[in-house]
Amino acid sequence: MSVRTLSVEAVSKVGAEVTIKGWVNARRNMGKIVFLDIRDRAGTIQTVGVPSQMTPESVERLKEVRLEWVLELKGAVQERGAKQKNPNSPTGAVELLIKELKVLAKAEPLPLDLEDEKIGLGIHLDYLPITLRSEKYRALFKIQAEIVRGFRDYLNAQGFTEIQAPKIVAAAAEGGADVFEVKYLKNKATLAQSPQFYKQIMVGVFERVFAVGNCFRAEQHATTRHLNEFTGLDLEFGMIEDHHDVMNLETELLRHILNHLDKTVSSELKLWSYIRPELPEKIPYFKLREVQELIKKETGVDHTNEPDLEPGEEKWLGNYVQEKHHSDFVFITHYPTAKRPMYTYPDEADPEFTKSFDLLFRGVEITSGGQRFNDYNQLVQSMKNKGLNPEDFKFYLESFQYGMPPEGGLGLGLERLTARLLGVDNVKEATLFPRDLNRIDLQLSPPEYKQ
RNA sequence: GGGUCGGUAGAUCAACUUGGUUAGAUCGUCUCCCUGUCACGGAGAAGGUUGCGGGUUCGAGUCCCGUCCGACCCGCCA
Repeated sequence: MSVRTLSVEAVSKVGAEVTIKGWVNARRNMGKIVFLDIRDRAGTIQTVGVPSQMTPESVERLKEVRLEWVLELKGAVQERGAKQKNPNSPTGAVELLIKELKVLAKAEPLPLDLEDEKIGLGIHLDYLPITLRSEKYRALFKIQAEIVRGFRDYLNAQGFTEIQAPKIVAAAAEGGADVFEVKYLKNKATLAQSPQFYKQIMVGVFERVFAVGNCFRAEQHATTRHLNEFTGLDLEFGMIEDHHDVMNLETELLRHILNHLDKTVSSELKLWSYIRPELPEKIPYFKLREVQELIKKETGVDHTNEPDLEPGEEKWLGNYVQEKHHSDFVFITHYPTAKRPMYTYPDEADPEFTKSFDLLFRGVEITSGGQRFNDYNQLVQSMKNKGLNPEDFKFYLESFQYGMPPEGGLGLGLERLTARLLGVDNVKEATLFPRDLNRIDLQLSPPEYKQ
């Protein structure tokens, strides 16, 4: 009989003869007897090697075993003595008495301590293939996977259809300069900075759509919240009244995700400094100019003519709404029309400003969204106002020529959401394999490779 | 792209302020001891061209210049 998982249920059958396979998570050599903590996808269990109970070959093999070796162990599950139970482990009441030990893979000595909290970010990133094995990082990326699942579950339940947006796109993009060129293709192509055009086109097909996918930004930034490749959680839907429909949807979407995390990864959340975010019935929202007036009134800093908030002001506002409104989230609406992309819908009452919004979570921007132009002629005019040539966007414009309902949507940064949720300072720590200016899997020019 | 701080064993740091003999500590690694540990414990050992290049000096980890690398801040954004 073979146990295929170290889940509590599977290893708790005292007396059962089982075979388990896993990595050596810890090794405690007491001289004659040796304890090995074995880890697999579902958990860990203590195993104990007593020479008199093992085959002679297994006794010899056990002496060689080190951390991260992969073993196949055959033995009997036994209840531990009263003084030997470990209340800190879910499998702490039992252990496996080893009879046979087979080595499936050896491992070199580790270059660092996997559970050491003080490893520098640069070293952590250089050794990701092994540092990701630590309990904390396994938990982090399990949580991230459940955020994505929560996103999908909620939107599917609301009648959204998941789409796969292309990542190789035509050169004429939303913004302009900040894209990676794809030189291989004859017609000039770039990597997509977002699925924006394609999710809008697909509103004309499915009415409600969402996409989970990589977004590429060719920007020379070096901050704790930027990446050259990140995961966009995007959605777009038709038949809306205005941007408030999008904001309300995001509020309920976030509520679902938080509840989902409580249900699925509560023990993983405890490994990080997770404080459940305060999410009121209605997330407070302010117009950009209102926030700037507020900042002027409260702090004396006059930025009432700036087109956006500075990162320091975003942090200030995050604290402010936390205290005054008991919310870790705040929407800022009505960014200047001049600063927003050409598809952004202006407020009819004040066309200098848009029916767009950003969502700040604990002082960091995690979402941009809003209502979009759905009228073909207005959209073409907006392109011209921005100095863009509608000819370059013919393909995109087809969907607006042939019947596009009032629509809007948003994009949510998965890594930023994860980082803020868990109290992680640098977004790269919340990214499985972060890409930035100087690093793709390793430093691009490590000192030892020079010359 | 602009700015700030930093780079010393495999990891995390000390020595730098005020230049001075053999650059220390903890964890890890290796060897030995240990039958109830769970961050096991005990004894011992190995491990460094102080990122790299140049300069000042009788003497540089320490001071100066250059260079590479990293972290952070700004612009921009999710």
